[in-house]
Amino acid sequence: MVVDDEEKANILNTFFSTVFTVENEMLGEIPRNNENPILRVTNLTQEEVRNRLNKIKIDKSPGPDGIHPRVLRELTTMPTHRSIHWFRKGLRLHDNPALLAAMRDCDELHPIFILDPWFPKNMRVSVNRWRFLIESLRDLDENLKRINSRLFVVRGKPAEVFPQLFKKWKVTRLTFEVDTEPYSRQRDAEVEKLAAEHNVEVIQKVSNTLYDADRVIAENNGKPPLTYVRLQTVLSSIGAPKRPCPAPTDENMRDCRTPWKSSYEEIYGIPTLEELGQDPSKLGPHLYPGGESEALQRLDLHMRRTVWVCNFKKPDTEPNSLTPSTTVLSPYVKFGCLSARVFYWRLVEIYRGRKHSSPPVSLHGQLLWREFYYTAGAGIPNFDKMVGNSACVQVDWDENKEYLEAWRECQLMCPGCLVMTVSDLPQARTGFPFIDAIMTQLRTEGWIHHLARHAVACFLTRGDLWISWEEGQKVFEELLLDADWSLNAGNWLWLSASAFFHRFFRVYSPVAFGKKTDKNGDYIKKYLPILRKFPAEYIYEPWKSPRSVQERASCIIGKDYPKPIVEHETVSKRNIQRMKAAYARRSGKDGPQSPSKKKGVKRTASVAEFFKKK
DNA sequence: GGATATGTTGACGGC
DNA sequence: GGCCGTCAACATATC
Repeated sequence: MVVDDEEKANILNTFFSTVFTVENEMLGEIPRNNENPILRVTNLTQEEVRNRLNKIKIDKSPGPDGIHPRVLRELTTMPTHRSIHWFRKGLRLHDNPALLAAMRDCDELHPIFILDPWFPKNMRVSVNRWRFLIESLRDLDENLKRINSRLFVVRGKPAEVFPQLFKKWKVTRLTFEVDTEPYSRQRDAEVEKLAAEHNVEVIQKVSNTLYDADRVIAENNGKPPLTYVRLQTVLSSIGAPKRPCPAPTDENMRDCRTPWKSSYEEIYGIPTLEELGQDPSKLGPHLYPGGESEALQRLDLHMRRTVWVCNFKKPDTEPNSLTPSTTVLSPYVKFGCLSARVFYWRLVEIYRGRKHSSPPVSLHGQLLWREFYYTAGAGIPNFDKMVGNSACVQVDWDENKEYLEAWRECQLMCPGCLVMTVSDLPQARTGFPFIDAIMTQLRTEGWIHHLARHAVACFLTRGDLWISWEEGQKVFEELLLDADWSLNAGNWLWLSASAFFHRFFRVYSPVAFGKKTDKNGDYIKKYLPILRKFPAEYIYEPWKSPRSVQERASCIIGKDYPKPIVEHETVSKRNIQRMKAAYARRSGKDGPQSPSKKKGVKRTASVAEFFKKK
């Protein structure tokens, strides 16, 4: 729609003289939809109209004939912006409100991604996940090309990079998606300050999660919900998640250009694994290519299975199927290649008019678990640590390097490691085939089923090895393609019965649990070929097999494959008692359930009384 | 403020 | 194969 300035003025005049009674009260009356003449004609959002009107401090009385010349001028003059949209997570064009905000009234757009040295310094990232990131960036660049733009990959610390870019590109506006992780918050606050110093407007939009985590916390009296049911109650008071916004098209870029020169490929190109100091020969099989395009295809593929989607119950899916029994959309959601809101509303469409499963076990339920942990991570200080974490039971975990290595290191002869020689590989392992197979799949493929994560996490912590969940957290952080700070910490807290989940006497058996869905042990044989000749009877407990069976299987336990490092029946019983003691200490003298809490209650009561008396 | 219901997904034995 | 009770007994939310 092309509207010239005169026509624009006429439309606005009509609107103001009939509806608009001056004063800021009228802003609340501006309808949000496209039928609103102000929004339609000016191409501004309600928020932007509000900002502009606030800026000029319009006076109370309308001019002659109900015309407000200053208002008109302010709203019809299209300021031109030079925007940076900063991609961090949210590596996508669809449902990216901050990117759309960057494009509004913009004549020069620089979409950037920053290779921030903080990450490799402070976070372990496997070569598999680097590959996923690179592919996602490459796909993002391709998708930007389609709308006549490009991705600039900038190398350096954000706080040092931005002042240079602001000057170099004469930037007036910076947009990005809200991120609630501790480092992100600190980094973004710093960048916001720098932007202010350079007169750069900052626009932040919530689009990583279904809901604004800070709002959820506020609605729950300033505390993140500690149970799923509580979260659901709070969310139902807020209402359904916002609908996703459409991907920008070349129409959005009509009056806007991205200045790209061929020489920029050198400076701002997509990095290679080598540039990132990664060894491509260590890559596992290429099962889950990164990127928005792949994410949307994968979503389509799974959402076509209407019956499967409607019947989906997470606990009924198999941790040890030979191909994933769930969608494996998690890496795509983690990097923001797929919008959680798009996923959510797609499910709404499929569920409509059909009988379907419900949270917490349904696919909607899975997205809500993500909200649960994001909210907890946003609202609980030291969420990824035991000490200083108010939600976390303080447990006297052991330090046991030998056990930890046995759990975390790669099994010999794993499919992704066949090129390596025995001496290249750490030789430690737990001796429980189910546990070792899962850890092998994790290390080589970068994804394991949620219940498989339960099995190995319980084994490392409260079940068998009595090693701190923080150690497991580090290993998952490195190896999982979908490693997401809040979800990783939250799930480790859960599995170790340190927070959210407290029935610590329910322990996963490293033998029995896998048998339920894979009697023959095909999963074990796939990831631990050394055990492939064992009969089903002994595949979960090869150490119990007679010598003759081991010889026939060409695998002597204790020589070719280790004996179990612990006796599960013994240590799990002992560990339950240790957990019991840790919980007793918590409710005894130094936990939140203790006298200090009682004091808090009293204090609240006295404050209430104080106000009553007044 | 004490009692009660509930909590995504345990293992095991018996029917 | 599915359902049930037992094992031993946790925290949180709600009334």
